[in-house]
Amino acid sequence: MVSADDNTAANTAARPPAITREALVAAGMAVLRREGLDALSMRKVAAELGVRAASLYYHVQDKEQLLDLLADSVVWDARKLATTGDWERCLREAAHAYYRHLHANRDAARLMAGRRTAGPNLLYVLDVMMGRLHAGGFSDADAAWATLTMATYVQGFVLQEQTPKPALKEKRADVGQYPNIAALIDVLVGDNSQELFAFGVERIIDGLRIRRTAESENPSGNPPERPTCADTAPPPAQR
Amino acid sequence: MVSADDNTAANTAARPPAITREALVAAGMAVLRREGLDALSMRKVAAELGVRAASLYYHVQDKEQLLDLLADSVVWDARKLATTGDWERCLREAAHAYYRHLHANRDAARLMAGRRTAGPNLLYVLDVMMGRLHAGGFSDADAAWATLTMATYVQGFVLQEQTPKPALKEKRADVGQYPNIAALIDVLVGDNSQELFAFGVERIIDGLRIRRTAESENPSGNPPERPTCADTAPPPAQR
DNA sequence: GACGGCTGCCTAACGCCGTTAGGTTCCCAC
DNA sequence: GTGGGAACCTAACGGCGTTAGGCAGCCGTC
Repeated sequence: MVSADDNTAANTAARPPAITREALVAAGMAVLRREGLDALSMRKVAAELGVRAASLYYHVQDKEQLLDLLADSVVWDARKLATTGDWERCLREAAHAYYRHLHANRDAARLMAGRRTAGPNLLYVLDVMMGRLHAGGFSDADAAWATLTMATYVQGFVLQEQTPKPALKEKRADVGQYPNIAALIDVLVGDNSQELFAFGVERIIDGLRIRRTAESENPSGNPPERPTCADTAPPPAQR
Repeated sequence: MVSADDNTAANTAARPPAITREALVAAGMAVLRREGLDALSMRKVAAELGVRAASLYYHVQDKEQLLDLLADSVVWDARKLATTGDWERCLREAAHAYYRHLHANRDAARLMAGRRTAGPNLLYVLDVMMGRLHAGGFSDADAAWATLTMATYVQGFVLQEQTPKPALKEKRADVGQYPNIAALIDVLVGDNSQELFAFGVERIIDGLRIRRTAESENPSGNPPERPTCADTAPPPAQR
């Protein structure tokens, strides 16, 4: 018996690879942090690893797939879900954690907004949130809406926030014809954006709370309470 | 008196230009509709006009600026603001009109999500909406939040909606470990997305309605009612 | 009616990009 | 030792955004 373990193509590596998937993601994040999303190219990520661009295509199918990996790693780092507490607290804390994380990582919001496929880490986070909302008495559709809308809101808010401010400020002068826009720009330019963000989170939660009580009083269509509450699944394969 | 009007550089054109700004936008929209956002290049837009790519730079500073023009033209086509009715109706109808328009134009949501500067048409639409919300008794900050959040919500929703469905459906099989995700994907894949969208709009409006009554009962900080309601400004220079 | 100056296009080219084809090295299994 | 595969390499292709510089045609001025 030469070897008892399975002989898949994965573990018969001739040499320990110099470019692992983690190293690839780390290099991509480094380039992203240093030069921004627009300047992130396969050649630069390869250079970060001391390698030529073509070599990356052995580990990754596409630049698109590399960006997907980066996005999913951002989600993984941003995960901070309250495993205790009701749906409100869970939704609120996840929103704020995601908000802070998008602010902490350069161009993270733009990166996330450009992705079109959900990675495993995102699926995991969404799953936990759905479980919380189910436990709170929301139907499938309502829980799905709540989850997606909150994620969309956070992303969109940071995206708006990171609009180049000089461009807005110079516009502040020549919109005298639009009296209300001036107020809107003042609000945007002001440094109270974090309060504004929190305000929006509370409005969305308010709307959900109304929906929940209305649904439990008048169960039309979907069952208002679910008998079995599928709770948190085991964490995914961390990358 | 040779000429009585002002002698700016704009109207001393030697020849009537073959490439007007409107033609440029029209060509860009044509390429966008035919080939999608990823394939939209300066060379192709130029070819659409029977012209070489370099010539576009006489009319436009950047590809970025061209995309800004396209985005603003999308906004202009999508404007459909109820000039009568209360803030609720105005917000709701604008949201649905924007939703329909993003669906009707290929990659319009991705285009809008990628923009970072607001064009004049967008400013106009935002101004009208802010006026409606002021008339409804909202403060500056609340009106600004409501306007931006609704716009963000619509964009984000369409973006999520246009996630390639096959990728999701194949994922539907291998997420057995995440029981709630299955429900979420079912909701996403289902053809009831328009109802889901409308649901979200109503939740946001619900949250705003609560906020409004709470503010008018307890006027903390901002005045709950504004004495002068700056109403609709004249439409901007349509391009 | 000659003429500088401007508008509005052109050709040519630069450097970067994503991606592919095919070659080379090196280690493990047999 | 030798076959085979993993993991890199070089070289190149076509496309991209953008710039430099040139040239035709029309303007107002003399």
